[in-house]
Amino acid sequence: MASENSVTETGNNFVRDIIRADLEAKRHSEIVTRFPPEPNGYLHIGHAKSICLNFGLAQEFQGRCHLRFDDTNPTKEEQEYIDAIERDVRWLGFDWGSHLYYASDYFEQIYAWAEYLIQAGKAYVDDSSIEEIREMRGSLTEPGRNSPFRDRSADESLDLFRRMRAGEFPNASRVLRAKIDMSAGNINLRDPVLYRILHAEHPRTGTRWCIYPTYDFAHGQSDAIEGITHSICTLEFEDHRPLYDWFIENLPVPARPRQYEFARLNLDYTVLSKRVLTELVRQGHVSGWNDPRMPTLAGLRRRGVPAAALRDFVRRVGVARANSQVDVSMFDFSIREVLNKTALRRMAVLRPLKVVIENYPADGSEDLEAINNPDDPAAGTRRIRFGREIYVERDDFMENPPKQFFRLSPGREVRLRYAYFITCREVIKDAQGEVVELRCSYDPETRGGNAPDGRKVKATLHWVAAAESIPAEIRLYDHLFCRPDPGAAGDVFADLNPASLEVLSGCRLEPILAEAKAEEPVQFERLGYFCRDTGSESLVFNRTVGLRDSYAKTQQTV
RNA sequence: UGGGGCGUAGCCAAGCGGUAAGGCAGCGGGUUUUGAUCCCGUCAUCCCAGGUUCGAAUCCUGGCGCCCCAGCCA
Repeated sequence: MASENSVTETGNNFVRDIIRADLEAKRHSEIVTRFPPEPNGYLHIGHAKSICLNFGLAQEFQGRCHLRFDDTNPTKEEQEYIDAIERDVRWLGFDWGSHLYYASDYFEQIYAWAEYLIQAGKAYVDDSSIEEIREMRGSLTEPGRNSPFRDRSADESLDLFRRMRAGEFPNASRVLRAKIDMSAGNINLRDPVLYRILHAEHPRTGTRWCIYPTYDFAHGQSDAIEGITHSICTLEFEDHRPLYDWFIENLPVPARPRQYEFARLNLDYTVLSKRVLTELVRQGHVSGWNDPRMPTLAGLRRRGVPAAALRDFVRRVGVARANSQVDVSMFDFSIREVLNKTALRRMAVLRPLKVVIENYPADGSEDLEAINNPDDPAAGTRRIRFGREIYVERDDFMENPPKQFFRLSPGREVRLRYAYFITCREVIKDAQGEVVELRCSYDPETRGGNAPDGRKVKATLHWVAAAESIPAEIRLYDHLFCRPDPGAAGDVFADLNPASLEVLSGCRLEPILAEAKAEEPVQFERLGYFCRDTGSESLVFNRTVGLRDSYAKTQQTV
């Protein structure tokens, strides 16, 4: 049973089965997971899957989930990213309590373990160059060869390693390697690098260190230090598991964590590669990490996607070991699902077409009552102003309509939502023949939207009063990329959708929208879900997602 | 001619030897002052081929296909 007020729900999956079995077998008294981002970019929807899984599992089994920054590479990591990641995880709805950690907190311990391996004859300092190491590693089909430095004494390695730490050597001049098996089929076992020299300032440890452990030498040990029971990561780390286990088994670590892998999320028309996302920002293809077209949590948030929708989506997608590519319609569904229940309804006209109601009093106007959310009576009602001159959507009028079109056209009667039935009497065009105004009549008997004589209309249009409505800019977003598998043909950037952003100015909104707050979802009736843009001085709205539109669908096939 | 995974409907995904859950999309219909929502209905024999079994998506054998790995990235 999915409870709406719970963010625990992770759905059924194999990791959960494993945890359940472990708990039943009393292998752990408590389960501890962790979300371990590297602070070298912003979190995206793929990370949301991992966050929901890790935090969700911890909540479900009453354990805990740590937020641990995997900050072992100072050349790529920044404080800005650390701050953004914390903000985004919190926004998504999760709380790590006091369990905020950094792999860099463990540098001293990890270093000590490196010396331990050297002394045990299981690690050595290699003076080979990057190229030599690569060359000696062999290939996918050929075994590697031992480094000429592999058999030097533990004492010599220890001395060299201490001098590496002391800063005696330049970058890339030496590394510390584990002594495992250069002929292993699994390349990760061919004497992996444990430490490299990096004279770089670290966002946390400053210049205290000039050697840094690699991911492989830091991750599992960090898990052990924190007492992580289930270290959940993505499939590409599967080959690293034997190495993860090797360190756990060969080091006097305080616990025995286990690594489990699941398939990362892939979404149609979306890129979830940090490298590419960073480039999009750096090259200015988007306005920043929080550009509403970005799949980042910051971008989605600015676009108006609620955290609850992300959680719902992730739950629906599930967790498995098979690579998959999820259809965006599933994400759109989750967004609408949440927004339909929460967004206040408003009226806004994106492309205004003036309508003059000829038989309405010239200086008259009146207030009508409109419902804020038909699915939530508690949301109440509001007054909307009606007058002789209004705006309707240009798309809601056609001079020569096809059979399927039942909105406004010459001679046809339609309903103005919450107002009156109107009938189009005359079409006014400019010199170029473009329709610039409609002259209509209204039926005073239909106030509120119902005809006493019971006659029906086939369409209800949204509208705003010309005089009282306020102007605004509205930004419509489309996929950032124009093919479902960006980059599959070569250059990802060549697949950028040139029409991913459409800016509409001169839109007209009902006045109450002037008070809208960023991130507060509203539904512009018959159009979609929108939210006010963050950071814009003037009135700007972003379209989060459109409403389902079965009419548009029929038009595509005709 | 290396190692590690995966293969159930257009897209996700349950299933763990007993006769194919669920969701998204699609299609058909009903309700409707949003062509929205909501509600009904419809939509697969499980990569292929053998085998074991009373019975197989589930077990065995052999194929085929796809993904990951040769950073001093994570």
